[in-house]
Amino acid sequence: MCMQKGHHHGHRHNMCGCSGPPGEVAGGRHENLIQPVLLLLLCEKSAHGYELHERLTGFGFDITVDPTTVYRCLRRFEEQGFVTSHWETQDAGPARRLYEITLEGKGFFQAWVSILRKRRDLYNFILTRADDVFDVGR
Amino acid sequence: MCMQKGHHHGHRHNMCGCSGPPGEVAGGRHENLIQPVLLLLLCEKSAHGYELHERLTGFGFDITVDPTTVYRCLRRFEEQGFVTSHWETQDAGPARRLYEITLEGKGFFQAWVSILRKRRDLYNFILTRADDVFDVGR
DNA sequence: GCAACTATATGCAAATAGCATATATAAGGG
DNA sequence: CCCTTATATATGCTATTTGCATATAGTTGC
Repeated sequence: MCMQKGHHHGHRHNMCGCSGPPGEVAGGRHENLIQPVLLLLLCEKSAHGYELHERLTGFGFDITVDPTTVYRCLRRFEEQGFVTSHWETQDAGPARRLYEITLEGKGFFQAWVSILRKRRDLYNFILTRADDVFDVGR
Repeated sequence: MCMQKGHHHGHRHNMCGCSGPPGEVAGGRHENLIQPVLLLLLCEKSAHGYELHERLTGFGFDITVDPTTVYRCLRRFEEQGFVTSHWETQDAGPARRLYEITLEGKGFFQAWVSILRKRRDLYNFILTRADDVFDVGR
C-alpha cells in the first residue's frame, strides 16, 4: 500500500502503530481520538495549540499526532462553538492563541465520553471472542 | 458539516452513532473496526460476503455497515493474501464467493488484536480522567 | 547574521467508507 | 408469463480525517 503513482515524497504510512497492524492499512489513523482527547485536556486546563500538542504527544499509548491536526481541530472546534480563543502577545515568544472550552464544548465532550464507553465495551466483546478463537486453535 | 456544495443527494452522515457524537464529525466512521471484525468472523467460520454482512449487522453495538464496505474489504484482504476465495455455483441462488482465512490472515488478525487491546486500555485511561474532570466539576 | 526553538497556517494527497447504482440468479404470487 | 422480492456481488463518486511538505514570523543565544 501507499506506493502508488511515483510521487516524489515517498512514505505516507502511519508511524504510530495505533491504527492498524504495523505499516499497513492506515486510514482514520487515530480514529478521531484526538478530538475527545483535546477536549479532555482543555477541560483539565486552558492552553494553546503548541502546548496541547506536547501534552498529547506525552500522552503515551503510541499517540504521535501531527501538529497540523491539532491546530486544525481547534479551529474547527471554534467554528462549532466548542472552544473560544484569543491571541496572547504578552510575554516571550511569538503570539499564540489561548483556547478555552465552552459549556457547549463540555457537553460535546460528555457525548464523546458515552461513545468511548460503548467503543470500549465493543472492544472487550471482540477481544473476548478473539481469545475463544485462539483457545480453540490450541 | 456535510452540506457542502449543493450536491443533489443530501445526507452523508454516520447513522450508527458509533464514531462520534450524533450527527457530527464522522470520518473513519467505524474506525477501521470492520477489518478486525471480519477477520474474527472468518476465524470463527468461513463464509461469503453476504453472510458476513448479516453477521456483522447482527453484531450489536450500533454497528451497521454498508455491504459495499464488506465486499471491498474482502477483495482487499485477498489481494493482501489474508483470505482466499472461490466461486460457489452449487445450490440455490446466484453464485457467491466463499472466503476462507489464511495463516497470514490469522497473523494479521493477531496483530489487530494487540492493537485493539492497546486502544481499549487508552479508552479506559481517557474515561478515568474524564470522570476526574466531571467529579471536580461537581 | 544565523541557527534553533516557539507558534500557527495552508495546500496536496492518501485511505476508509457511505450512497447511488448496475448486474444477475432464483423464488413466489397474481 | 411477468413482476416483485430476496440473494449476491461490483463500480463510481464523494465526504471526511489526517499526514507530509512547506511557508510564515517572533525570539533567544552564539
